Amino acid sequence: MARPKFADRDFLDAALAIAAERGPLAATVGAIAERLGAPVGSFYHRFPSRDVLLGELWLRTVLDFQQGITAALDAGDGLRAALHTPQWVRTHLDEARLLLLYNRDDFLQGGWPEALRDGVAAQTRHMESGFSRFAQLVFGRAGRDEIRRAQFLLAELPVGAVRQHLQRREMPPPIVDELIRITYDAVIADYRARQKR
Amino acid sequence: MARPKFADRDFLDAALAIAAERGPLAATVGAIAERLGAPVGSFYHRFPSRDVLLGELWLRTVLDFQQGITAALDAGDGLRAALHTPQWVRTHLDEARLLLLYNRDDFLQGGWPEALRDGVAAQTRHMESGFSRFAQLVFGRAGRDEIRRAQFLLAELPVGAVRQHLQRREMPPPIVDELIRITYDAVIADYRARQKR
DNA sequence: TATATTCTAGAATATATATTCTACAGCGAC
DNA sequence: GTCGCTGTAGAATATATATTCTAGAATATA
Repeated sequence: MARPKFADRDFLDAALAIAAERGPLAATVGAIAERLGAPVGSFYHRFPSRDVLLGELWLRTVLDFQQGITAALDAGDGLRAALHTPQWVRTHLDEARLLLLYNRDDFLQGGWPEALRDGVAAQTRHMESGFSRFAQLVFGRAGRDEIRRAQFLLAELPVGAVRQHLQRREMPPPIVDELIRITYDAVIADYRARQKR
Repeated sequence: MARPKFADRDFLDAALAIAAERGPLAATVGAIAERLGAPVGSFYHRFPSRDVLLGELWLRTVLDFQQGITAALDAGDGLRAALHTPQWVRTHLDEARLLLLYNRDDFLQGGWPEALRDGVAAQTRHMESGFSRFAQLVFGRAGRDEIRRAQFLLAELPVGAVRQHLQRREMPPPIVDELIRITYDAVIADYRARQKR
């Protein structure tokens, strides 16, 4: 062995900080290395390419994010799952900017590196199963319509409500949770009313 | 005079097509010129820089988009204003991808070119006044809370509900309008109920 | 201690892209 | 018809960035 001055983690963190500050495009290999005081050689000693680094960063972030939603679903608490987004954003501003302000593939130069394909596919499946579970939980059924509503309540709504605050790098105010709650109740009530007819 | 083979418009359209297809990053000067069969010299004969072209493209698109919302507000129809987004998206898939899938400054290399600053500022003001007008219209008041709700109903909600379809390059299905309607009614009803207390 | 291994270090290279430059062609004004 | 303007045409240039390469240092293990 030799004397590692930097860990994989350090590069990921540096990249996160830069991406959160100036966008994923600014997270160049040079910028990352410079921020860390490391030579680019050390970067390439750990990561085969910039895309792999950014891909890993995205994966690690999304997994952390989803954990809270999964936990809420495990506990059978749909509303908590929907409110997890503003909660998580408040404690993970940088990560949230990376995850919620940019499209999944937008920071990859090329496509997803082979090495990460499986991880991304697993993540996608996990997310989809989350929607199904949510639909089953609050609607008692997971058909096309129920899943579409689940996507709305669990993802589109909370992310939408939080975006403008992320853009301004500020913590989402309580009104955000309030709006999510109101909408959550309304969509479920509407579904049930529709069932009766 | 000479014989213009290309118009400003042609470059803007070519850039739009490329950006909608492969993202704004792919809209390089080379790619735009190639798609048009024009030499890059002609590009720079018309636009001082790539940023100016992309900025103008964004402005022209957002103005077109906002027009419908403004019209609905003029007619005193708040719901129509909220539903304008899915409507417009259906008839302007490419433009919508450009406008709603990326952040305003994300395709500009540098900041906004001096020449466009005023236009962007005016656009921002116009958007803010739209929120105020909406708040006044449906809440009868345009305080902090009312404006925040207006932003939610007019922008975050519709854009959020439409995003996944844009990503898949497909037209938003009717359920999208349905979800917007449900939420619209619920948020307004909640506001009124809160007033009573 | 000798040696292989793991890293640091940063220069060299390749490539993509924006931007500039030079040459020339059509067309109206004179 | 010639001059000058507006554009076309595309080669040349500059720069940013990813990636590779060469050198050498530190440590574990034999």
